[in-house]
Parts: sequence; structure tokens; C-alpha cells
Amino acid sequence: MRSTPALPPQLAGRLGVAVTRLARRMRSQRRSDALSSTQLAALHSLYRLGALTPRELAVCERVQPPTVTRITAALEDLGLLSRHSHPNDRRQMILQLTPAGTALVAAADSASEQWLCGQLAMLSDGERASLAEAIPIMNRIANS
Amino acid sequence: MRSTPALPPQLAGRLGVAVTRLARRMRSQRRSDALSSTQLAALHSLYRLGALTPRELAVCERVQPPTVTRITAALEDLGLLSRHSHPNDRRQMILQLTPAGTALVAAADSASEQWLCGQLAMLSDGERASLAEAIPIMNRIANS
DNA sequence: TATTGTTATACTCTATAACTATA
DNA sequence: TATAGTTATAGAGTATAACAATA
Repeated sequence: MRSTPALPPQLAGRLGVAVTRLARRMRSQRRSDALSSTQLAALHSLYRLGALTPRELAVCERVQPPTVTRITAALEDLGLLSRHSHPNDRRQMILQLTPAGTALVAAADSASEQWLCGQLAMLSDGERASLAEAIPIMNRIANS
Repeated sequence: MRSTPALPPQLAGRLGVAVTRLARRMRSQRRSDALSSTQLAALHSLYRLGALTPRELAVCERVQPPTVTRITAALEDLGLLSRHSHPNDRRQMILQLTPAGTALVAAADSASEQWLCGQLAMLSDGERASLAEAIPIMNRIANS
């Protein structure tokens, strides 16, 4: 006997496969000079939440601190975010989008998002609405 | 001027971030002895489509042939799939789930799916329905 | 000569462990 | 002593290039 909920049938398996495939496709779609999915996700968090410390960004993205170091170093090199010392605690840093970083997020102006925009444009309004409904639910699961 | 469709606003960005985060979370949730997302996706394809050659599986999963070699070697070691020579063309192999592999897929009996099942159990019926609606749309985008 | 699959190799992403600076 | 961030290192996962066997 198994006590899984299982309405609709196989939902976990199908969701896992769909997310895996779409994530892989987005990554492969990315041009070599473009931002990675994780870099893009970090920019989105900073766009949504404003300035954060590396630690806060790590919690928010559910990655470890060294990963944040790498991601933010690359984004700083690209001029998309700035790193300042915390005024009261010199151990901490403050990460913040530059105008260029803000513009990039606001315009969905990255290679993988351009591709995704094109795909979404070919869907019906109803299909786009279905995706829009699913997004916060997926985020909730990812953050739980 | 930009000619993106953009209903609902920022949909591409939000979808990309949600998929990235959920894929990462599922991967980190996985126990060290468990199957990877890609291995699981391969099992699901063989479950759905029956026997395939490595080439066919590569096309279906949108990965390159060497990746299929690695994935299937691991799954064969675990006794989840079998590899036979093609009867007419000795260059080709036939990949097919074993009874153990079939049972694993049918039962969603893997660590990451167990975790995902638990998360899905905490959602409302309406939320599960929203996810179920979004899954085929994500698959369509991933395969386009 | 073209195709299937494998082996060799390299790159990206992410983690853990060890280190430095500050509190 | 505890905490923030970085550096060093290792392990997945996947790709491209080169190779072997077969058509």
C-alpha cells in the first residue's frame, strides 16, 4: 500500500520531466556569450527585491554562498550589477542592479528569454494564461 | 520599438526563472544514490514510447549521443533497462525498460519524485489542476 | 562514403571545505 | 568565538571531436 495523493495520475513524474526538459532546452538555446539561467534568475531577484547581500541572495536563490560569488563576479564584469561595502558592517557587501542590469531584466533582453518570448508568442492566449497560473505554484514548490 | 507579444507582462522572464529554480531544487533534493533528472526523463520516454535506439532517445530527449551513452550505461548497471543488438543493423542498439524499470516509472518510485509528490500533496486541487494544464504546454515548448 | 554508437576530452554549474577579514 | 564572503577543489552533467564498426 502506498499513500500518495495522485490526483491527477503521475503528476509528479510528468512535472519533473517537463521541468527538466524545458530547463535543458533553455540552456541549450542560450548563445555562448549570453547569460546563464542562474545569472538571469539572480538578476530577476535583485530586480524584484532591490539591493541584497550575497548571503540574502543565496537564500533567495537556494544556492550556496560560493555560487553567489561566482555568479555576481560575472555579472559585475558585465556591468549589470554593482558591489558596495555595507556601511555598518565591513564584512558584508551590497549587491544592486546597475541601470544596464535593470534595463536588461525589464526588457527580457537576453538570448534565452528572446527565444522563450518567441515560443510564447506562438501559443494561444489560453495557453499563456495556463503558464502564468502555474508559475507562482512552481515557485512555491521550489522555495518550500 | 520592440515587437514582443507580452501578454501577460514579463511572462518569458518569470517562466524562465521558475523553471530554473524548480529544476535546481529538484536536483538538490535528490539523494546521492538516486537517479538524476535526466536518467528519470529517459526512463519516462522509454516507458511512453517503448523500445528506442540511442539515436532516437537522443532526439527525443534533445541531448547528444554521447550523453545517451552515459545515461543508458548507468541505467543498465542499475538493471532498469536492457540493451540488445538490432536484428537487421548491427550498428544499432535497442534500448528497452526491464520490468524493474517499468515498475519504477509506474510507481513514481524515485527519490526526487517522492519529494515532488509530497510537495504536490500540499497543494489544492485547483493548483494541481493548473500544473497539470501547464505540463503539456511546457513539453511543447521544450520540443519545438 | 555515410551512419551508429562509443571513447576521449573539456566546459559549465554547483557543492563542500578551508581560509581571511570583521564583528 | 561567530559570521560574511572568497578561494580551492571536486563532482555532476553535457557538449564537441575523434574513433571503430557496420551499412
